[in-house]
Amino acid sequence: MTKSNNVAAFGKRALMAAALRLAMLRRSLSLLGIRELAREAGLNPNTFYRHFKGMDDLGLAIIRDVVEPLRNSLREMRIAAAIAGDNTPALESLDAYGVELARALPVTRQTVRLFFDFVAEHPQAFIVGMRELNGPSEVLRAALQQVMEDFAADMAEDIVRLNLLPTLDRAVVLKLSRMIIRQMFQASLEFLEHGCDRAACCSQAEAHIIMLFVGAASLKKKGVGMETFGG
Amino acid sequence: MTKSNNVAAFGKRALMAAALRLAMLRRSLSLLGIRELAREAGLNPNTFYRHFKGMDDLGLAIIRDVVEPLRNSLREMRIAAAIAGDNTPALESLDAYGVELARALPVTRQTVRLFFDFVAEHPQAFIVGMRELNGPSEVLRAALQQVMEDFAADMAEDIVRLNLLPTLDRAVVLKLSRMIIRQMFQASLEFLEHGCDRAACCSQAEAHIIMLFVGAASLKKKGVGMETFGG
DNA sequence: TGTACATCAGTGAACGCGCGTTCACTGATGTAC
DNA sequence: TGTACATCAGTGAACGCGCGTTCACTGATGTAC
Repeated sequence: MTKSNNVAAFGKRALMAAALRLAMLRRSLSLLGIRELAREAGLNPNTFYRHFKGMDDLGLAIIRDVVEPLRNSLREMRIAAAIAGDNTPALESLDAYGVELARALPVTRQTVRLFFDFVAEHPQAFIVGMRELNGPSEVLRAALQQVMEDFAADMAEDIVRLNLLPTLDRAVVLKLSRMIIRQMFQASLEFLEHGCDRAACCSQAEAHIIMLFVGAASLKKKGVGMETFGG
Repeated sequence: MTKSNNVAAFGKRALMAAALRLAMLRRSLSLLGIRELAREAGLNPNTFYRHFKGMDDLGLAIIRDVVEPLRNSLREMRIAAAIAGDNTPALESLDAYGVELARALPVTRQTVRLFFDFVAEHPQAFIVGMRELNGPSEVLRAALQQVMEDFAADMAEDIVRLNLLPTLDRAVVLKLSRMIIRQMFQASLEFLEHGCDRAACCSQAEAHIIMLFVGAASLKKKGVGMETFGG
């Protein structure tokens, strides 16, 4: 940062973009060669080392690049939803199963749509990230799992704050959130890879989430909570 | 098969075993070299070509090797469950949500336990297979997806035959089964990789399944079936 | 404003290495007659 | 029961190639004084 701060390093950007492009074709960052990458970026192989310590370093740079704006978008949306939520009468719409369905439905829908919007805007980063989740680099796996854990924590906080599942305690909500986040990421991947219908994918994801909400609340009401199942 | 049929090809076995061993460490079949593989198996690099056309071929051989006995085990268990099921009074235990909980619970539990048993017996094949699900080989991806689809179809058939979700039609049950199968595979992977508590993993998987059952049935009863959500 | 120096992003040549694959060969086992 | 032949699983040497990485260098930009 000794140079001017607002001029992005050209070569670095070029390498990251080339990595995404190639990883789409070769299906993994770890399958890329440094020479191959430089070739794609139109640079000398050696230039890679000017910007990155190695492939993991490049992967982390890409993750940082994509995750930050997504998390911010979701956070803004959540704040907006919270404000809107404050105007609806609390607990009045609590249904027979212990779910605030009247509020859970639109919030779920909105979250899923926003998520799919974002995914559709960054298809390459998303696909590559999902593949790297089980990839060979321990560093990238850890980083990506942390990303998912962060999203799950955000979601759990929202559910509690908006009081969507008033009968379930925080720990159970967190577990549910993890399941849901994983499912949303997986659904997004399928949406992008199979190029299937956007609306259908969203709807199925929403259905999945609502089923988990209702199922968890129902079981709780019957006294068959998640504690019974251990974990 | 011109030679004796009961003497398994020694080198072929050795290469498949070596591939599993190495893929555990390197995290992907596709990251293995042929020379590396032969070295691990104590064979000449060239011998690989006596048995396999390429890496995909070897991968398919491993998949065939593992999937067949698992599917047979599950089929046997399902038959046993069906016979046992015939002795329980049909529809008598249908609960308020439209789930035959009294039968769905034990069947779910048994299925999950059996699955985890099998997974624990073939940890390497399982882990490698899950990783290859998003791997670079189109051939292996297709094969593994077909495996999961087969399992889902089996499960859907069982649910219908045992009449566990009497209010849901076949198409919805199939979708549910796909979600559940994916979730069981994912849970198995986490169980194996993180070496976390067996009983806790099983219980969480069971809870997940039951929640989806109850959630789907409840929504159906309220007239908010999956059709409403599209897909 | 000039000047000297440091840093930074980039180049190009060179290294040694392990790789996939091929070729020609071997010995053991199975098959036909 | 022999004998001739085919097949099969394995060996070992050799090929050419692309790879990761290092070294020494360049020119542009920023910084200190």
